[in-house]
Amino acid sequence: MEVGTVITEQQQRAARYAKALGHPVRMYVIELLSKQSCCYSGDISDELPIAKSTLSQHLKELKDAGLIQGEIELPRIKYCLNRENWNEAKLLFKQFFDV
Amino acid sequence: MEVGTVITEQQQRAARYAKALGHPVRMYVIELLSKQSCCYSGDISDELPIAKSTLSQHLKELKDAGLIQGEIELPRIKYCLNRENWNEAKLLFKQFFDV
DNA sequence: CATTTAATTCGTAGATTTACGAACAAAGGT
DNA sequence: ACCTTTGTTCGTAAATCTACGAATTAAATG
Repeated sequence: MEVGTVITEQQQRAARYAKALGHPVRMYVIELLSKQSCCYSGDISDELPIAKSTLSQHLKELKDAGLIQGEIELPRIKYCLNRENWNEAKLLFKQFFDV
Repeated sequence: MEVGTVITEQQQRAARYAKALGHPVRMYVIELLSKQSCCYSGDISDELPIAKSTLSQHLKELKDAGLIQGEIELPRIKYCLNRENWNEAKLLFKQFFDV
């Protein structure tokens, strides 16, 4: 029996988003991006006491989960929420908590 | 500089809940419990194709995160949502997504 | 063409997660 | 007393996560 036959696609997607949000730094980044539309890696790096490379990894995780996207704006990279997926996450969590 | 001086208490708590929800099995369990008030470990074990010990670990994580609580009802254990923390999580995520 | 800037990728180490089966615990039934 | 039922805990292995500094990339600038 496959796990995927019992656990719905929605549950799996919600879990994927939850996992991406499951670290204080990533929660901070997403909340920042949901307030102001975009920001640069350096802006975050200035605020948080972690190595740039560590931040980069967290950003990559958020990107892999589909919650953010980066746009090259040399010499920097502008990060924004991926609105489409953000809305999906929002909906999934709304349904999840309201059931 | 401490991470805790930049990242709010709320963000850290939200991240903690998100992390607990960041696995399909745990998402499934919580959704089950939010629909029907309580259930037994065996009920879940019958549905999901994972070892009982694995399920037990997931339940422990949810318990440690404060999302569920177990009540002994021998020979079984009745698991229910921890309503207080569930409501907190609900609120945190609501605020998080609505910002 | 070398330098500077901004950020990623690489290499690595330690911690945590996920999973399983075997062993164990606790109470009720035989 | 022993067996059954229901779950947990233990031991273990593989995978993933978190973090850092060093090395690298890529384009603009001097």
